[in-house]
Amino acid sequence: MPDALHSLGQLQNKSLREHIVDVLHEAILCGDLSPGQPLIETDLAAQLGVSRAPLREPIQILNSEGLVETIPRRGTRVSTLERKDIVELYSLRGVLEALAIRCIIDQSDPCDLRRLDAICERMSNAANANRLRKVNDLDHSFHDTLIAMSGHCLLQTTWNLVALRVRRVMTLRNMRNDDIRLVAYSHLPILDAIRDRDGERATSAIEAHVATGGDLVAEDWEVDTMPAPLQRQDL
Amino acid sequence: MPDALHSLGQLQNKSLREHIVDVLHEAILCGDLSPGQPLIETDLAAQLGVSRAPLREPIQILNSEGLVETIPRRGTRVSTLERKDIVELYSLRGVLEALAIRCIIDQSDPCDLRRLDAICERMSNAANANRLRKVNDLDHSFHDTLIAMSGHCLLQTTWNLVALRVRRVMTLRNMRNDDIRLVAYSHLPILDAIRDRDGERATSAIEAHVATGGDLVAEDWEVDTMPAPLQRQDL
DNA sequence: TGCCGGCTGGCTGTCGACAATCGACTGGCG
DNA sequence: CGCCAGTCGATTGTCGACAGCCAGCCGGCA
Repeated sequence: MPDALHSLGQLQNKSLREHIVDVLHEAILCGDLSPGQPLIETDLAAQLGVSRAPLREPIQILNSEGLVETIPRRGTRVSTLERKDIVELYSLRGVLEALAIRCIIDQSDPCDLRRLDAICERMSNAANANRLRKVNDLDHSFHDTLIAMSGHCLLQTTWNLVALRVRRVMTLRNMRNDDIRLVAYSHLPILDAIRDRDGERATSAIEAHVATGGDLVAEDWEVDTMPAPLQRQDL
Repeated sequence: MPDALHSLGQLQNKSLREHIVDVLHEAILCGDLSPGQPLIETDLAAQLGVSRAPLREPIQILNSEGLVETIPRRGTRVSTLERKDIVELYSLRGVLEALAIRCIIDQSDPCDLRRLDAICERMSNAANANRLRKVNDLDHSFHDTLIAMSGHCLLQTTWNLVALRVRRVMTLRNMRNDDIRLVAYSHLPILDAIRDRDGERATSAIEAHVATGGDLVAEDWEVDTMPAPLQRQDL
């Protein structure tokens, strides 16, 4: 039974702490925990069926990641997202991906691009079929793969933090349907530039791509972000 | 007595947890905790005079920061630094600072540059006086100020992680004395380009500056990094 | 009626203790 | 003599409980 073995292996490598981090990530990214909502350790521990001790460390991690904000002796709450945060997020994301592309061009053997090609093709198909969710997932895959292919460990670490926020933004704001074909097709110039090993063009392409996405997201952000009158509903 | 008030204010805002983070940062950055050295919670707690609970959370934070590496159920040790890490660190640093400069050029009122001017001048003086430590401190100030002036909060957060590693690298490898004038003077072209609002030139200047620094540091890195045969000396 | 002080409930910060797990040592067997 | 299994010490993972702090509420006073 390979399934049991697999889950066992996960349990071995993943401590309860990491498991809780994943659960909290999921809760925040899915919107189960909405921005501004307080995280009461006692309640959360009860809901997760664990003690407060293994819960406090994940909260610290989420704090480092910027997903929650902790005020000493006052408590923790899910961080809010202003328009400024969106703009900053996408500008940083742009330079990180540009760095990744430069790394890829400098080092890679060309055959690697097949993975990106495949993702792009599937994304185009999904866009034509108007499958929004699928396009989003493949979009994330594309950019994750791009970073991974750079072989730049520190960049990968930094990206993980950024990607977390990007996913959160994408969840909080549902992309408009008429954008998705544009989004899907706008990956192709990037790929072409990488294939030609044209660093200049690839950098411009990725930064334009990310900037466009950022603008689309930031466009009418304030509509979604509620003043958050300290709602106290449970998880 | 303003001193007492000040320290009181610090005690209010800084929980024991944050205090411990600072202590551990200092210990790792100063080299009191050397790369590869294990962090035994029990011992560390005894030495700091606290319980293990408020110690475990800071360790998680340092783990997120990449200063230590934790293996579940195996323990935590101070992370090592390979040459590859140096190269990656400085390449990432380059694009972050380039982004900061672009932000500054896009938004700033010109008078801001006085702070950087002042730092540069003091750095040149210190270099002429051959005061290595002073030059290093001012060097860090220059780049920290650059980032802060960008007004880019997320960039600031990301930079803090990078700067932490940079400081650690600088501590582990003592800069050669004959380099410091070069280092001091190489900030001036960056400043000039910002003054001229020439984004292209400023970006090139900062990336060249950082790359040079990275090359100097990485040059003979392996000499310093010991194989670390699991030395067990106490803190 | 408005402001100031004490009080109280809830939450976080911290602690000591127990349980689970891993690595290393030791002894026995082929 | 080399390899494997069992055991033991050390260290981490987890828990429940207590203390301290903060915010908000309530009562008294000008």
